[in-house]
Amino acid sequence: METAEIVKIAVSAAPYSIDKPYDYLVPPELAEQAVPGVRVTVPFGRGNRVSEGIVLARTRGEKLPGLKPLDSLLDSAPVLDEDGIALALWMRQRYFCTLYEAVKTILPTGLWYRLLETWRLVEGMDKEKAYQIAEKLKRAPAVLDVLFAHGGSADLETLKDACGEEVGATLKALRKVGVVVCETTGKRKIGDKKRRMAALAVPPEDALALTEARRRSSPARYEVVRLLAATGRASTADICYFTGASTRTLRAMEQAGLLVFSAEEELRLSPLSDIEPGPPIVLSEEQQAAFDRIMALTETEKPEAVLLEGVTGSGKTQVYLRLVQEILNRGKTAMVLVPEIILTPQMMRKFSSYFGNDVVMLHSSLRMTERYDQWKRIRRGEVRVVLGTRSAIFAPLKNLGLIILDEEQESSYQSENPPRYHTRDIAKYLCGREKATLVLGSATPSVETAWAAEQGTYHHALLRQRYNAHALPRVVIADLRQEIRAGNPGLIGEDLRRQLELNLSRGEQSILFLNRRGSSRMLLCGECGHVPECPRCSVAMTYHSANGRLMCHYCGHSERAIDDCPICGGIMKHVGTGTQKVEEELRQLFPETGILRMDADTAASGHEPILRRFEQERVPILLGTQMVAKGLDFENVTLVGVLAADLSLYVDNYRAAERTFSLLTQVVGRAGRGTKEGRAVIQTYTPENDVIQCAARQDYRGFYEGEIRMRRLRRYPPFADLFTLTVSGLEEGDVLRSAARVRELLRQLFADQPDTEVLGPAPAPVLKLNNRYRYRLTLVGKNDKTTREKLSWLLKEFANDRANRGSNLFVDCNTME
DNA sequence: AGCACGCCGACT
DNA sequence: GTCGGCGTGCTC
Repeated sequence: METAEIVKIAVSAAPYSIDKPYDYLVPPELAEQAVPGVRVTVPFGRGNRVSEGIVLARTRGEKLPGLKPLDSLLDSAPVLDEDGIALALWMRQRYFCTLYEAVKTILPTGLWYRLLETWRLVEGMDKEKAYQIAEKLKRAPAVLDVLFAHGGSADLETLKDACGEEVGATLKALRKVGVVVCETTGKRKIGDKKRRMAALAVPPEDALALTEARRRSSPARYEVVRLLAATGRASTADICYFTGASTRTLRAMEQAGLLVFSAEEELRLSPLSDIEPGPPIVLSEEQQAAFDRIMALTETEKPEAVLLEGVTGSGKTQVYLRLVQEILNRGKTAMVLVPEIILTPQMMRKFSSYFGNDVVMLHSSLRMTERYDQWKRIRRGEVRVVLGTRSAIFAPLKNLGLIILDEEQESSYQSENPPRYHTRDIAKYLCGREKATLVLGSATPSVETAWAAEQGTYHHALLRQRYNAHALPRVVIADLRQEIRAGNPGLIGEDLRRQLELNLSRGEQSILFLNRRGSSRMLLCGECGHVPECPRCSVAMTYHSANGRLMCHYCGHSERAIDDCPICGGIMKHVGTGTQKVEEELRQLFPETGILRMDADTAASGHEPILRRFEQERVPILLGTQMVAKGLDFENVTLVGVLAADLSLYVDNYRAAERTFSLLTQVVGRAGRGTKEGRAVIQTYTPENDVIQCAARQDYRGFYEGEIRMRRLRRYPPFADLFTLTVSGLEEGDVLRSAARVRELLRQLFADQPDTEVLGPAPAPVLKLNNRYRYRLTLVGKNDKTTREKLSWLLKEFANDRANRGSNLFVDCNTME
């Protein structure tokens, strides 16, 4: 048996249904560098189209005739180590994605490659001959025209622009008859930045002697040598700057054997701002107890997760800082993850002041170059603390001792594009692997986390006292139904208007919060606040104007929309209000008053300018969506108004109550952060609703007790896992038929598990997205190995069934949205 | 998914 | 006769 060097490759061109390690031969010239973790290009499929891949393993094996050799290497050194590959494998089975998709998710975007096809004329082919052969092929002469216009070679993009999308077929035909060839090269999103360095090629004394003698004719040379004799090595840019020499001079000196050039990597990092080292951290008794508790865990053989539950203002950040300090003292590294909106400058400043150069901030406003260069620093072990948002979880920190997830209930921890990983899951995996401690911090934990803490799956540390010992704001729940009865259909009710007037007269500021998300197409009784719910899912139904029906987006239940309330006979109204409309109403009520608006529309220009104006110019009213609810901390804000608390309560998602409670609690906490007392007005159509009542009291326990009871009853997480199977496609009929087949398969697959339940198909919350119709099924079960394997099989079966051509299927579990 | 091969019908 | 439609099967 003849043997050869063989590598197992995860190929990017392989879709999920055929994703597996593919064997390739290692050509002798690549033998050195084709090691696990290195990305490569390989020929794949019958047409041998070039695809990206990553080496998973290397073996010596039988040289089977079918094996193809590797094309080329994309990396000179591994971009993932063994642990990184193991993580990708774990993500693959957990999120139903291909291995290469997982790899791409783990790597920073700056490291991604784009494959570029360059088409050119075959060597030695002349123009006439090319046209002669091309004449027989349809559209080929036109393609040749374009090729010649570009000097005989052009990349696929250019050709497509000039000749249309179908140019690919013509090019292949031309290749077949030997007129053109194709070369594929990998292009990185960004490159490594190099700086040209110069050093003396001869001993300094000799160089000085040589140049001093000719100082008169070439003074610049002498200056350069003097500089380098003193510094040893310097960048060419610096040398030119300090000596006035030109790059030409330097090149001449190199040729004369005086200088040697070398390339040195340069990191593109934003300069550290001057921040004073923080004073020693003093913890309150309660904070110290939590800190001790968590530190004790880090000592154990198998550290577990701990929920750090602390009301707003209880000083969780102080505990985080101490924990990180202590972990560093023990020679380990730490990760601190924050949701997008929370990463305020305050938090960054605090961490810089305590950890200086040891900490790296990875957030969304970082330039890709800096993000990538920071990644390099982390990988080299130059960094001991990473503070960042969702994707920072993939920072290649070694020797990890601690991961902190702040505000762990936030939905921004889940990726919005596939693979839709949840940062908490990845963190758990990493902590398990590294025997590190996981701290989940929150004022309003997700119900799953609170349940795990209650069951003893997680440890539990509690911070009850508000650090600055401020009283909670005085909260008024205002009944919007009264307003409608009183003939005021607007969104600023009597209570809120009076409070606003009071604040205006006192020169104090107010924040108004409109939770617009999910406000679309819901039906609500203007008299009694009744919202039609699905009889089997306990979620609000969505109004479909196309057929005038109400539908449940979980199970697909549908019923005719009614005009009159079935409870009180009042008139049902459609709800959906934007901030612009509220702004108009405010301007009518308070014509002379400055109003700032902050929402998705104004987000483009950035929030910071708006917030700065609000703080510095003391604009009386700030109106906004989600983003005003979180983390804002202004002395002079004494009033917070929630315009319609129900809007987020009745979205068709089982997390609606949890999200609403969390939002209301946070937004109410915005009032009275300074010395003055804070007030809050929560406007609602359903003042008796438990979630709203609990939020007004800042009563997490009360909310949790009610919610966990409901979850148990309805078999929602944590009592079951909800898998969402989404079928999408261009033709609605095809999608529905495919969805029906999925349902049938699910029924067969889980027939042996009576504890699972299949719901749907139902239209996705946004039925048509990017021209594709989407229907979804829900599987209520347990996210265990068996279930995942069954679903993985189903995904492959679906893709292999020709009846499903044109349709697509993907699976998510316990999604936040 | 993306591609080539092969088997049919509609044409120069 | 040949071009090109789509159905079928495979991807180291």
